[in-house]
Amino acid sequence: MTHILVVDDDKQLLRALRIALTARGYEVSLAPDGTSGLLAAQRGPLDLVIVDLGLPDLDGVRVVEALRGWSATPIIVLSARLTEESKIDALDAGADDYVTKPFAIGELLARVRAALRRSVPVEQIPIVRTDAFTVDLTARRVLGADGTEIRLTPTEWHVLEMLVRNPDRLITHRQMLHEVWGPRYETETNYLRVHMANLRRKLEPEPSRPRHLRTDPGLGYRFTP
Amino acid sequence: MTHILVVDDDKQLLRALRIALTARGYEVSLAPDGTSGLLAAQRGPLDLVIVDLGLPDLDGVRVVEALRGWSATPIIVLSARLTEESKIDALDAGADDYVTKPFAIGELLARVRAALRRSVPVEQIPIVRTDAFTVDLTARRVLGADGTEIRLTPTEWHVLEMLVRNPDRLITHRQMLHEVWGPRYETETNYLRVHMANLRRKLEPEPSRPRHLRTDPGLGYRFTP
DNA sequence: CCTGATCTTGATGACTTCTTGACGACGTCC
DNA sequence: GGACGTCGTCAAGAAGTCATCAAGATCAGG
Repeated sequence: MTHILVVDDDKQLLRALRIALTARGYEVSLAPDGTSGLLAAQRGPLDLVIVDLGLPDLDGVRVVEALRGWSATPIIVLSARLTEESKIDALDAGADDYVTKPFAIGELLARVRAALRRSVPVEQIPIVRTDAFTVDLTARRVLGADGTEIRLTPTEWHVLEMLVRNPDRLITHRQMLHEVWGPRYETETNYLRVHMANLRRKLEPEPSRPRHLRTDPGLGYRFTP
Repeated sequence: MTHILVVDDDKQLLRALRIALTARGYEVSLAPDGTSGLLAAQRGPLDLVIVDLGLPDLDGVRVVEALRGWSATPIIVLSARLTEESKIDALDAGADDYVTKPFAIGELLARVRAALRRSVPVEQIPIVRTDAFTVDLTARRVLGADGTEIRLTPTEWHVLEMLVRNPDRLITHRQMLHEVWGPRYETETNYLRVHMANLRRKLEPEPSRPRHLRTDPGLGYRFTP
């Protein structure tokens, strides 16, 4: 579910936003000041952050800057300040949007949708991680746990890609042979054995005890992140 | 240079924006109505579009929708309308931001910077450096480690550009042949071998042991900075 | 029309990847 | 407990791909 963090010291507004956002199907976290907001942001991945500029401990601009230090999550800034400078400062610090209080809740929700829509291309990069390796499907690259590149042959990549695109789902011998080698090779399960062995040798910490590239005896193979 | 299209029927505002944006180093195109705005957008690649909602021919929201049909260029909407619905409509149609008239020019500029910053990851990689050579994509130039210019042929440049614009990403033979030579040459992998060899001879310290222009056997080539 | 640069084309050897067959380990079913 | 089938492993030969070179074809500019 889409996860939104709201940082604001106005209890009443916080409650109103929680209700409005939850009603739209967002998962909402709340933080009453900048420090706890940053802590909450570090705890888990967020899809959007809404920050008030007037916080009791930190200036909201500081919060935006801190967040931008390590995260690309979209940020919407709220503020009662009317001066132009504060808007500019916040946007230049890395905020994605700026809403002046008082605002209509419907407008804020529209801006939330716009910000989330924009961030989709960034978020949805197909990268699959396990504790042993990372598969970047767009770059066609596999990195080991230590970040070194692991080189795969064309067939190995094709097999791995098919498994990784269907996490936790069983891929039958037939399906895989059909997709990778073609319709006429659906009985050549030998091929699978050899190439799966090679993949495991390159990717699994203990190739003989595979934890991510698993075998379903008699049926096929399965990737578990 | 960053190219911005402004669509508005208010001549005075148009002039003010042109001056303000040009002064900031942006390249500015102007269009007085929606139709000519869309035409201008189709003519060449844009980095940002600013649209007024109140246009003489089309509603600004229609313009936004039309643009979004084929382009991901960031869009900022201007409007004198105060109703909440119009903002929501515009943002949901695909606009990235919404500014109410009258606005301070400084705020608009900040929002322009914010919108451009967001779109950066897609567009902007003007200069790429490695320890052996530097590629300036805008100037179409390559410099060696000692700063001397390295001359590339048109095809060499086209190939190198495609690789450098996608660092660490695999470019398949097919993709490269399609883009550089055209759809009918997708099987002529010989071409690639010859031109990659030439590029390596010019760019790599040890052409036979390439470190930046790498080959993924059976798949394609890859640039690693 | 000539000249120099650039691109295409073909041939070669080195290398990588794939296929193929054999063998033992494991689990299941009778 | 033994026979059977499936799986993982290994190694060697076959097939394919790549880098490199050089010569012919093509193109642009003078």
